[in-house]
Amino acid sequence: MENCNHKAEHERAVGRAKQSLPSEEDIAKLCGAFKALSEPSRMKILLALAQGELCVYHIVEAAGGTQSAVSHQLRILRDNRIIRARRDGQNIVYSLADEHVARLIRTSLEHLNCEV
Amino acid sequence: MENCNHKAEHERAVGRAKQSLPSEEDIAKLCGAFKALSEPSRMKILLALAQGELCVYHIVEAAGGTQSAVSHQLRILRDNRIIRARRDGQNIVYSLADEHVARLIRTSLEHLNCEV
DNA sequence: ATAATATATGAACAGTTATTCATATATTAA
DNA sequence: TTAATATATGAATAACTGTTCATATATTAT
Repeated sequence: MENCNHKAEHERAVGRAKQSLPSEEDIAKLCGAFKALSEPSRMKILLALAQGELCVYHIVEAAGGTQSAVSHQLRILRDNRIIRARRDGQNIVYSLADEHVARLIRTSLEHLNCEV
Repeated sequence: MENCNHKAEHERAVGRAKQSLPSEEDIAKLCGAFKALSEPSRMKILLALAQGELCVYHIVEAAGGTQSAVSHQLRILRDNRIIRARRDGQNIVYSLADEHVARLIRTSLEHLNCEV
């Protein structure tokens, strides 16, 4: 398992990779953000919020699922700072956390359309 | 569950959301790509490949884990078109599928550094 | 053809996670 | 204060996923 035709070249890349490898903690954070975007039930919520802020009732209407399931997923998205919440009377109004998230979703959708 | 202070405004957003919602299939594809990036073992492989193409032996060296585990994850990344493989003699040489993936990883790392 | 090396894969197991159900909390109305 | 509404949450379950172990496939050398 140690003879490959590109040994020297690959070993240089391995060296660079080992040097530049982020900490386990940073990798976990990075992956956590992507994990938040990796479940259809959450993605539907985000796609809905990409159209404007919504209270839970309307998120359920737009994205489907039960109130409880949606609420659990909202919690995960909130914990990962993908969305923010603000209370408005009896309602909690949710929105995308920042323009970066909105852009990421849009960009990914475009990318999807190109390579189907 | 039907009186919210922003009813009209939210219902317009719900309308837009329902209209623009991609098909279940497209959502699954989109989420599949993010899921591929959501596991530390896979992310380490991608971070290694961001330094240059590598054969499996060197991926194991750079990213850690057993040969079998790495090979299983390579399969997942390949199925999701995040990486490409080419045979070179006894070796299979892997690389990031396109510049878009490389940029996504780099951008995310920078974003991570900013908001820690 | 046989042996050796590199990589891939199926099955089993363990850990994780999304959903459901029941219930709790918080706000507003009466 | 009590009732009603909106949202959140703990526990249980079912489905999913990553790793390991054993083994298979493919290429090269002898």
